[in-house]
Amino acid sequence: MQRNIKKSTKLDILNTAIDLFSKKGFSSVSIRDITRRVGIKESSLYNHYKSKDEILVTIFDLLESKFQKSPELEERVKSINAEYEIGSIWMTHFEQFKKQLIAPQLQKLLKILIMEQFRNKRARKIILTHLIEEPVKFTEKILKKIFEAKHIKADPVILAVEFQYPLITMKNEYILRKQDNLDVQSVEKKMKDHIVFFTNLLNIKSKD
Amino acid sequence: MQRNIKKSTKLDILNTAIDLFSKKGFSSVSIRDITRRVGIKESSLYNHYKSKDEILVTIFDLLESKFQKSPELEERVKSINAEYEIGSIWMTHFEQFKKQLIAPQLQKLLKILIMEQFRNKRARKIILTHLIEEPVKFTEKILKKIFEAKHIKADPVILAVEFQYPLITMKNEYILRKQDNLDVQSVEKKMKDHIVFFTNLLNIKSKD
DNA sequence: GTCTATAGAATGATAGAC
DNA sequence: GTCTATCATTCTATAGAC
Repeated sequence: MQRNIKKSTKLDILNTAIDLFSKKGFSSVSIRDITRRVGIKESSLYNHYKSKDEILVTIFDLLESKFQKSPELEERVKSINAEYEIGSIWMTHFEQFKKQLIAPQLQKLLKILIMEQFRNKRARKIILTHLIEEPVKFTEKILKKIFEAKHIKADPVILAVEFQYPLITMKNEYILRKQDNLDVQSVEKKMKDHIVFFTNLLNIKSKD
Repeated sequence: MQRNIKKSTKLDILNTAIDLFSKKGFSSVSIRDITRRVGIKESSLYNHYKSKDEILVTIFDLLESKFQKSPELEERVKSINAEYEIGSIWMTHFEQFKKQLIAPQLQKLLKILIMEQFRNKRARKIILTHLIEEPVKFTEKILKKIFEAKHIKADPVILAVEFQYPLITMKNEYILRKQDNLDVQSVEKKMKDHIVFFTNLLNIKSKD
């Protein structure tokens, strides 16, 4: 199986482009830069992608495919009932969140997104939809179920924002500090503190 | 006074650069692009800035000068005492925050910062220091004074993060939605909801 | 699918006249 | 401090041989 050793050139180009774009930004990376690292001539690239822009489009396609919702997550929401321990769901949420944050390719893709967001409408759309609105909507759904099961009177819409928005800033802070090898433990602590804080908040509300 | 009519060419160049950089990103804007809009030849620009990079450095200098702390803010913190009404300080904070958010030049400067953050260490430093750490530290100081005056037992460090981090995400969301003429009222509502939520939180704590 | 060769435009920056 | 003229690179992309 030669495919296991060499992979396809097309994939090589894509991965190299992702790496370089994430470091220098789309417009600062030339076709030359990419093909030099892949080990082919510039003209060969055009056999796989018809333009530099098409590479970027492919990257956004890849990004969107990464945000497809997993049906198991939906299953987990359905299983929430009155016996549910509030703390546990956030901690598993947190573990998954951290795993995602550490994944090197996703980090690169997020950097590209962030750098392109003001030049590229699709990048803006992906950020608004998949990095902001969807996590909030998902949290909203969970909170609504918990509140109904436990007869808590609180607004799931506002609380979902209170839960997710700090995490979004922390995610950005994490990526930023990582780049200069600054300590990220402080950010991880902030994340944990936030989740504990939020869990306590729900427990207080449920006692009212 | 001719200076009132024409201003200096150097300032023209800077403002044009800020506008173009904020729209297309530093590396996608050429010296030609800038000088064409200013109405001078390319070579003339080098009489004011010795390179394209020097323009970017000047922009970061300008940005940092905008983040100099005003002494009147420090005065306001000192005036906090037991009679202080908790809600009022956040609402004035919010009004100032909103005013800052709407200022067109600051919005452009923030966009440049965001786009350059992974290529430029100074941009990262400015974001971490002036957009994240300083607002949190400032809020921490206020909360500490309030808690001492009102004998509230709560952690100002954690609560300062809970207050500021959502606002940071909302600020980014605001800028992003504005760019496509999406409604920003929903974001303004989120900001207000967050501040009301946080104020109520402090009031609950003070009753414990 | 890879290469050589090259087109044609755009880039940042400089020299030197006025 | 502005201009004309120009340089040396670099850029994306194409034509056509193998």
